[in-house]
Amino acid sequence: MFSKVLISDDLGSINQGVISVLEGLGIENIHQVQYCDDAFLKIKRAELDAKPFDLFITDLSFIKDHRAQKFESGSDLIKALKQDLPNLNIIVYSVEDRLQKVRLLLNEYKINAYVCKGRRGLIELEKAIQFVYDKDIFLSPQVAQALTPKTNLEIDNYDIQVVKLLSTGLSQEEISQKFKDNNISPNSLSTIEKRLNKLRIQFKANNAIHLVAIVKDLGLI
Amino acid sequence: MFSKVLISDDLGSINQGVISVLEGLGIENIHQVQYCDDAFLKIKRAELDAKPFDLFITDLSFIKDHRAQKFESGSDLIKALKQDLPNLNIIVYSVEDRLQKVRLLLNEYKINAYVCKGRRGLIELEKAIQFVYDKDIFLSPQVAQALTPKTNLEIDNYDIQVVKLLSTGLSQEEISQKFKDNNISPNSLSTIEKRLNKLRIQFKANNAIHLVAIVKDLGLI
DNA sequence: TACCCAAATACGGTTTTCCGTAAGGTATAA
DNA sequence: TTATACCTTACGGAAAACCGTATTTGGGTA
Repeated sequence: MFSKVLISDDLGSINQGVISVLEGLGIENIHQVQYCDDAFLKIKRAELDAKPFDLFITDLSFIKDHRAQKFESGSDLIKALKQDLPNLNIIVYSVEDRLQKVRLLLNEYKINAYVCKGRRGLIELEKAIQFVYDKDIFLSPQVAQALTPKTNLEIDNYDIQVVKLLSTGLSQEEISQKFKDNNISPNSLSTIEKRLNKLRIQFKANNAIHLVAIVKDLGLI
Repeated sequence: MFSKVLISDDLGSINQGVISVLEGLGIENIHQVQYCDDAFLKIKRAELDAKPFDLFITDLSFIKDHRAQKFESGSDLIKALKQDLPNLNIIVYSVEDRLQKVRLLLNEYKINAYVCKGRRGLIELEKAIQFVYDKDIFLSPQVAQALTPKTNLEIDNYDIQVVKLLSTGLSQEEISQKFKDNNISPNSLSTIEKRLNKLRIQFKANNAIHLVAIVKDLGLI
């Protein structure tokens, strides 16, 4: 297990919870800070002292106060850290659950885990630590889809509905009209076309007929 | 089983085969003729004598010879007989297999069975006799479709093939080309269109997509 | 507030489908 | 033989689908 860990969160109570998790894992050398700049300095110093941290757990948002900071957010800090220390293990522990954000941290900054604060936050954090230690990437369930490069590649109920109506003999124009009548949005002919085009690509169908045949075989309609 | 049967065929050898079938069925009172006019006279006479035939088996085509005939074909004879004796059971035993002919005899002249001469002719004839005795109509397999009023309403393998190719994403133009490459005829784009149009009407489909969906649901492709 | 991004919408051009009509060819019927 | 019916093929116009691009809109962010 990791031996030297740094925790960075502006709220002390949260740090405390994280510390208890680490202790539960048998980690004794635990440090904590409440400012990004402090985290940066501590990590650099440890590096210079040849006693580096092997795990860094950090929040993303830090409330501004009287102290002027060089790094205003966890993201900025991570960006800087990864340039100097690409091998440092980093776990983000944040309330933020927007996929774009997670994807950015994951793909550009190469963080090792992203845990969402929440009811199950500490449980997931423990699991994340275990994962990272095993060289795996961990994501909380609510942001797990961030791993798939393009979320919009998924087929939703709207897509299914369009294909289903198509298979009952309605033209794309008629489907558009039906959606307008039933206050279903989006409903423009253009959007119907776009959706079907997306589905054709996904299912490698040559045309709408082929698409319906494939989707029927898959039992989706 | 029938008790008194008349057989009419210009070829004696064929009559002999039919007789053996009748005998196999336990029928003893068997009469045969080789001219239509003779058949007509025999039947009328038996009627007058109050010893009527209860089954008449006849060919359709009779070779002309020196004897002048009132009835030149089995069809003419049947037409005349059914006017006088609507209840007489008639089985046609002929090489002819054109559906229009069979349909005419069936619908207009109300014959009870139509058996095609062929390798399995006598076997089918025996079955036909049994059917007619049970008040059922019998048709040899190769003319069985004559019962359905419109033959062109049927879907054949060609139709299935077109719809199947359509469901795999080929355009009508591509299907036409594929047929040309594989020497399958007909293969013009126009014919493909016509066929699909016919199928759309039959299956009450609004368009090609709808057609494919319906045919897939029916399990035809 | 202003800005940004992504989704929704609009639009124009090309291809394919849809549909009616007509010409050619073949086999049956009169 | 001619006439007739049916099938195949060809053609042309209208409708729908297909495809790229541009504009608008609405929700979230700085």
